[in-house]
Amino acid sequence: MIITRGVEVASAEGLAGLTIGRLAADLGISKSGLLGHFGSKEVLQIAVIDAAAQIFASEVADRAVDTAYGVPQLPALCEAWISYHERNVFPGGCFFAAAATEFDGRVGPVRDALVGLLTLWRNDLRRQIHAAVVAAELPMHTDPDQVVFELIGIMLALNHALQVYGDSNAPDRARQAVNRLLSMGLCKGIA
Amino acid sequence: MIITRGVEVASAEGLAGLTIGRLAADLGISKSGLLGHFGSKEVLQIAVIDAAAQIFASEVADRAVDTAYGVPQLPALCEAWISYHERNVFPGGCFFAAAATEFDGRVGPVRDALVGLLTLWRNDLRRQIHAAVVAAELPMHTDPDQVVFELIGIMLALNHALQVYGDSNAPDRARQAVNRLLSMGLCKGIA
DNA sequence: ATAAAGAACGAACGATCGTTCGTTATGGAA
DNA sequence: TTCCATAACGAACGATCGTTCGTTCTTTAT
Repeated sequence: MIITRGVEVASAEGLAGLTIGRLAADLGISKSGLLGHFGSKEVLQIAVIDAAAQIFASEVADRAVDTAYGVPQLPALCEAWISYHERNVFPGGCFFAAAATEFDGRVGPVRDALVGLLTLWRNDLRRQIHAAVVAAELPMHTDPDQVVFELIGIMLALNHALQVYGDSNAPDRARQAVNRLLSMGLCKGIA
Repeated sequence: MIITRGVEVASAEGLAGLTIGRLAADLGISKSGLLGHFGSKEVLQIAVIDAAAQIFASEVADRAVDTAYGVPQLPALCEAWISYHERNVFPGGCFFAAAATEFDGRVGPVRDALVGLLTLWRNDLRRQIHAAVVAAELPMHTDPDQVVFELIGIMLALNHALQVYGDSNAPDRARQAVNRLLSMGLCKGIA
């Protein structure tokens, strides 16, 4: 319950805005009682990050593996990813986009945990892209890392447009960008 | 001098990490003496944001207007924008990428100032893209807002890759993505 | 030279931060 | 029922936050 509320607060106000006192007041318990479960704020932050990762996995990755066997997963994965933003799974926008920006200039276990999870997701993506290349759904000699780079950019742009401008057209713009990225078979390959 | 140092600190540790005491200690002056110039932290934050905007303008926009007359500015603008990330103009990565993420969930004059500046830049971009369409350097019926969306995504991805992973290949990945985005004349248009 | 104006200062304010301590209540195992 | 680990608590800690106040010092103008 503490972690659930922590994920909400952290996604809306940042992992730094997740203060012990604020969280305890929200839940109607004492600061010391809350901290007793974790020992330090850092441990709490990491627990919140791990919980957010589970939510992300169930709301994005798990949605794409439901596709029928043999159907390419990459488009489904992208659509799930876009839909994850559209559905406002986290009240303050993508938890990891915000957390990565907040902690990219720091050092310590919190940043390490964050980077570790981001790397896992990156690897998932690259694997999917590689599989798409093998299945000839993407041009041969496609550089998976380049596609990963551009996909992340599309999703960051989507999150940015939604959170800063409240642009309800942004999801469709993201779909269009993904379409263009994934259906380049008719154009030249992307090195 | 206060603002100069403030921009550095804010870009490295966020606009919230820009505390009066910290800034005063860095400069060897007193908190009250520092605050006397602004009146409140909010005013200081906005002053810092405006200063960052000036730096951004001189390091990105002004670099592209130097191109000879008649030469399309859009590619030069994109290259200047990528180079701005590559040169680490701000010690903590793109000031506005960080600030926008930090303040997108809040309300008040600081967020308003930020959104205002971002909108100015967006409009600049859209105007350049529109000009490129008129000059037939982009396919007719190109939607400028779609190109703006994707360009912002590329730059956010670049910033992300540099700050989170220290990926020195990221600038070239961004160049590749921009190339693909701006040289779609041979493929189908982008709606 | 003198008066007015503004900058910088030290000190203190209440608030909140993360954390520690000792105590009280609770609930399952013996 | 007794015992013990654990959960929750209130209180307090030192630190730092943004801000205010009154005083000193350095200008600038008269």
